[in-house]
Amino acid sequence: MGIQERKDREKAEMRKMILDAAMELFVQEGYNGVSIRKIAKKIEYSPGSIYTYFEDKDSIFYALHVEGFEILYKKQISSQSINDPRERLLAHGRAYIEFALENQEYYDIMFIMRESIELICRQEDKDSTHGQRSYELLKRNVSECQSAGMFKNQDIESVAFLLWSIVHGIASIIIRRGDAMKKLDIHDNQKTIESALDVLGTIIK
Amino acid sequence: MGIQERKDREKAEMRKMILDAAMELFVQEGYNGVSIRKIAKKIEYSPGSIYTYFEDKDSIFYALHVEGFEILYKKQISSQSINDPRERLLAHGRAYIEFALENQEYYDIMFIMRESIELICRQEDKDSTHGQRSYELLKRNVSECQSAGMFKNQDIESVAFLLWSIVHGIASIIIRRGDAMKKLDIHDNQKTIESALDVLGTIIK
DNA sequence: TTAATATATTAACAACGTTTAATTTTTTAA
DNA sequence: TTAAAAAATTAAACGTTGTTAATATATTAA
Repeated sequence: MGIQERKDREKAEMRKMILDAAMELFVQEGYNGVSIRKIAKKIEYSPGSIYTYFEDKDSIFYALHVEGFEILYKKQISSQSINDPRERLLAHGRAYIEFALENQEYYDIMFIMRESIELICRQEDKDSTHGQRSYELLKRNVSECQSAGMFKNQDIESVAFLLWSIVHGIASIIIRRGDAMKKLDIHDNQKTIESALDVLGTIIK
Repeated sequence: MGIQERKDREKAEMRKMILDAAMELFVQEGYNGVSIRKIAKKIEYSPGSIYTYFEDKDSIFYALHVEGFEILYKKQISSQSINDPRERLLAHGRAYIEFALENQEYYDIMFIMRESIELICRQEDKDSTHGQRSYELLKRNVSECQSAGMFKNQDIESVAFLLWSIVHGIASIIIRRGDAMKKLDIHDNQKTIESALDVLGTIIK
């Protein structure tokens, strides 16, 4: 059995090499910069070898997308030690935005890019959504806020969706239009986020 | 002068043909489905001809992006006949989301897609942002809401950015993850938007 | 060692964006 | 109307791309 284990380990290592190379190229040169051939050159294998480990190029992005959701979920979990429901919910949102800005490339693949999301929809018919866990966590937080007297006369689904929209909106605008924002008199992203979250904090009652 | 005018008209018509073909392919087959060669075939010209009218493929997407901002701005303007500042601001947001969902492909090119936005940043160094007008309108609305007693102790920039984030978040989640949303118990998009805007309405004081 | 299996490579395919030179079409001037 | 100039169009080529089928090379089990 030792042999099989070693082979599995090697296979996993090779997959990781491919994913790391893909992410590096993606960060450096964008989606178009990621080609099977460039990945192959980077890891010093022939292009054909990649296909022993991944079905196609999209599958590589899908694997990165799964990695991203793993990171996000861990980050969100670790932000949930706060007792007060309102503060916990705000920390949850803050963790989401923090993840997005600290891992812009992952966030891009997970929530913005067209190419990867088309594949996600295909894949997600088979197994369950990787983002589902995170969304369940959000709904639980909203529910517990409601138990504490917030969001009166509103259903959990709507509030959760709105809150997700808000943090996704903030994150994706900064990721995609960060440069253009200076034109709109938005100069300090970090400060802008803080202010936006402040405003959000005062309006959420 | 008649000749020059006719030539300009013909040039514009050809450009429009190219853009229409590009948009049609984009709607049908996504970004990868839009190739210079396919556009050329659709309008029954050789691939090389396209380059008489557009510098490169990205320029075609940039032109579509400009078209989109034109449509958005007109839609937003026509939503501004309401007197009450708060209602006017909400109508402004509603118009934004409506535009996004009725013109998902334009919205994609304008605010979500990586490829076009990279070019936008390049181009926008030269002339002024096409989205700037729309954003100015938003800020004016926020400002007038503030004059009417809303958004106390908050600066206009932060509120405007947050509001933009919210409507962009709602729109882009639905456009990109519309399919996946059923997994999250979000079944009726229109109803979801209405609820989210309702929540927003009660939250904005 | 040998047969079977898994992995790696090479070479090829069709499609891509773009550029060049050649060619056709249109416009201008005589 | 005709010759020269300009503009528009084309075909052909270059270097990419994702992917695959045939081939070669290791690795494993007998």
